Amino acid sequence: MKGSSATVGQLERFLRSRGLRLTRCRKLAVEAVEACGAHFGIEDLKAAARAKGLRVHRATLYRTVPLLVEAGILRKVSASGGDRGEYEKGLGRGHHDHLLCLRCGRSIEVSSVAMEREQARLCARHGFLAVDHQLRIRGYCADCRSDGQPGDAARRPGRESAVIVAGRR
Amino acid sequence: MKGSSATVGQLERFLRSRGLRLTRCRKLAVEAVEACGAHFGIEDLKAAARAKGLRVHRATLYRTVPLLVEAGILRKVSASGGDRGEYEKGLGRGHHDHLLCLRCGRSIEVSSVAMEREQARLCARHGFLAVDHQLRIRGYCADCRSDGQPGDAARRPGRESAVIVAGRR
DNA sequence: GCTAGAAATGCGACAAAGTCGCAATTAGGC
DNA sequence: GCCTAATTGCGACTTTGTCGCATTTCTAGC
Repeated sequence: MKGSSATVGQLERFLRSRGLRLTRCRKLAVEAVEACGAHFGIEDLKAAARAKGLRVHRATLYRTVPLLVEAGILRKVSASGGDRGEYEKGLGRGHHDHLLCLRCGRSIEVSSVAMEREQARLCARHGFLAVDHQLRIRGYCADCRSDGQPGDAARRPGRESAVIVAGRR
Repeated sequence: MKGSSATVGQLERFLRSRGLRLTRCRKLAVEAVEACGAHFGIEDLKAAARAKGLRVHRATLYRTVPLLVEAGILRKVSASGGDRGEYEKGLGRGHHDHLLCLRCGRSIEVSSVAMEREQARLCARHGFLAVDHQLRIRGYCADCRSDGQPGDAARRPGRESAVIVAGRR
């Protein structure tokens, strides 16, 4: 995979800046991320690693993933309804929010400049210094509303900055 | 407690409309909610019930709470950083978002009409029918930013629609 | 290349959160 | 008060996440 070496580079820079080491397991974690879909949990990473014939211990991943988050490679989200720890790739992607369809389970990534601005204003009003934010809107996507079969949307041209990232898990 | 009987009424109406029963345990759950703070988990409800000398099984609460959510009595949130299931009272309170302080752990409820409007616009653009939404902004509150001792804010008059609902758990 | 010391890993045990099937109990219409 | 379906308690189980410790593996210095 091509993107992964760039990502490994980013990780290495981060680790060095902290006096930490770039180990086999950490590189593996980055590759596993590439192999995963848009949203994944730690067990998914473990499975991806195993699929490559490599094994990592769960505890190790639980220790590694926060580093990837700090390095900006991953971003923690709770996109789906369930409150399991979920992550998504965070590199080179602008911030975005999630529209989660309650019927087909699809997760649609959207971004809105106006929204960002409004959030900034809100924070300013409360003297709050934002580090990150997460907006999740649950409801029904266009296809599920119109009673069409869920899945239609995937065949339609994307609109604006919306990306459909996941079907039902 | 005064509010609880009104809430029980609301629950009863909901249950009847579904052909379900208003049981001792469900009433108890509502009372336990009243006894809890702004944000709580299922174990908190269990503890609140026990404090009244009544006992409910965990599994029962896990079955009851989703009903309370459907009835509009509770609302599911993940206000704090951890991804444990958390709830807050949902009755008669306008929608609000959360500013979560990473230093003192306080959770500040805010609401912004402009934000709501922006979200509505976003949904409309994607043909998405929103059912609910949740915005969580993590960062540092005014007091923690200014390096004052965390906790100062509680003594200051509240501004606008901000409500401080929780300290570190 | 070798060595020492620190960092990282694997392991297993544990805790917390949540789910499930089943037998016993109970609400509520008659 | 009786009857039946809904509800509950129970306990066993899964999943998710954490921790301490012994072992392994980096890296720097020689």
